[in-house]
Amino acid sequence: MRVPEQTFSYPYPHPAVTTDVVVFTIRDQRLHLLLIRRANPPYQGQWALPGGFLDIDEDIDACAARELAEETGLADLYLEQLYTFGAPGRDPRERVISIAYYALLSGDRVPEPVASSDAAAVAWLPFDRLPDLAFDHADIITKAHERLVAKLDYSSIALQFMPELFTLSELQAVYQTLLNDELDKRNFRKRILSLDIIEDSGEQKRNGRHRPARAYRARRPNRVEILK
Amino acid sequence: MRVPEQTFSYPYPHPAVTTDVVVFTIRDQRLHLLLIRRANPPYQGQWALPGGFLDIDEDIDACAARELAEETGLADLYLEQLYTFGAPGRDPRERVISIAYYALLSGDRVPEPVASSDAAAVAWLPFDRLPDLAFDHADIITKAHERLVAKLDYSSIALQFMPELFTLSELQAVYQTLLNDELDKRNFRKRILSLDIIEDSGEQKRNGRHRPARAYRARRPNRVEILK
DNA sequence: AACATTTGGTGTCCATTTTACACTTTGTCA
DNA sequence: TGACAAAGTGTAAAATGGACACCAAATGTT
Repeated sequence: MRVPEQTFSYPYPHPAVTTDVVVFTIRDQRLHLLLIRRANPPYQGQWALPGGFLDIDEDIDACAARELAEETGLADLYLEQLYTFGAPGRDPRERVISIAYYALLSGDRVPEPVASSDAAAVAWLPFDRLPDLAFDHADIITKAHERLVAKLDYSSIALQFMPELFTLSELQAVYQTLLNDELDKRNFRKRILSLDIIEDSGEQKRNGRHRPARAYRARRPNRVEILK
Repeated sequence: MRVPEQTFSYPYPHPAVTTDVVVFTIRDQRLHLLLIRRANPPYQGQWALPGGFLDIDEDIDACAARELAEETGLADLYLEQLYTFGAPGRDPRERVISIAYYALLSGDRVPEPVASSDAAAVAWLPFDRLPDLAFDHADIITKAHERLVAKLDYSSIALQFMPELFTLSELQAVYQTLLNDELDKRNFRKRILSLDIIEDSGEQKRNGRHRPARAYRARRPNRVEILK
């Protein structure tokens, strides 16, 4: 807990610095975001991105990870710095510079999130039906989504949405959800397999009441690789 | 001038926030960076990126543009936010978060820069022969260069290096400098002309003691377009 | 005036990549 | 054992990308 016992003074005014994190996952073939309902003013009761103030000796990436863990219980997920937002007036309390991140969570790791001291509620909301959001968080989400979709094309980022073992159909469904478009099954398989980013696990995986499929795994699950 | 007449106090410690700008241009077929020699500690006398502290009511982009203008006299150039650097200890004075930008300047607008109060000297230094730099500015430059080269492939960013009227050979030379590679003249022309980002000006342009070339201009000179 | 020099400007062919497209296989379940 | 549902597979046509060489036009020199 941050307990003020003194004040901190500077010869010039300093802004506050926060991190905010856009967490994406795919649930039931739909893109979802992790949002919190704010427990405190400003924007009390409104939905917002998880995030919070940078500790004075804390690395920026660590701050994003910490705030995410504190407010949502999530850890060990792909986290990438997105952009820094700092329009004067974006926070009514004081000047706040927000270093925005985005994170991806595989479908099998989606917890039912629980409330914390800063968050009256935490929930996964569908990306295409977002409520009004606090601050400029809608802008941050737009930018995160653009980056995510752009990276689909030239990186292995989609694998971050997958569980350890997954089928090609499941991976294709993820691409289709993100691109909001249908892909040809044969062409998709040909392309993905040619990229050398996944390997046959030897296992099979059953999804419905029908023939099971080969299960694949990411060759380098902790890397997001730039392709070609 | 920033003149402290009072102090500014907060219940929690606040970092300082700065912007730093990596300005690229191409001069004599070589990539150059605009650097300043620091007039004051820390790193006094060392080369560094132009930049400085964010005013408390100032937009971040505006801060980058203002610092650039103040320290180097440059204005009206392509400026894009790059990444935010904030490792604890990167500035020995206090915790400093630097929002890095990069900027591109067309070859015909390269001024002989002059010193200012913060900069004992300002100079264009060749990218492939940089001296030791202050702070983590070498890391910032590396990231800016990666971004620039990546954008060559899928955007019209190279046009930001061109004067209003330019020849295809000049444009090709810019690509070759940035990619550090030779390109085939016919294939280059075919590709560029197919992109619909430049148009024939009707003028001619003479560069040496030989046949003049058609002069082209950017169709949308103030836009950096994402291609396909 | 003609010639040497220098860069401007142009097209085709081949290899590779991308796209369109449909049927058989395999396991499940009733 | 038959109905169902998704898994898995190949080919041909089109588009793209890369390699490659010569003539044209202007300058400057003799």
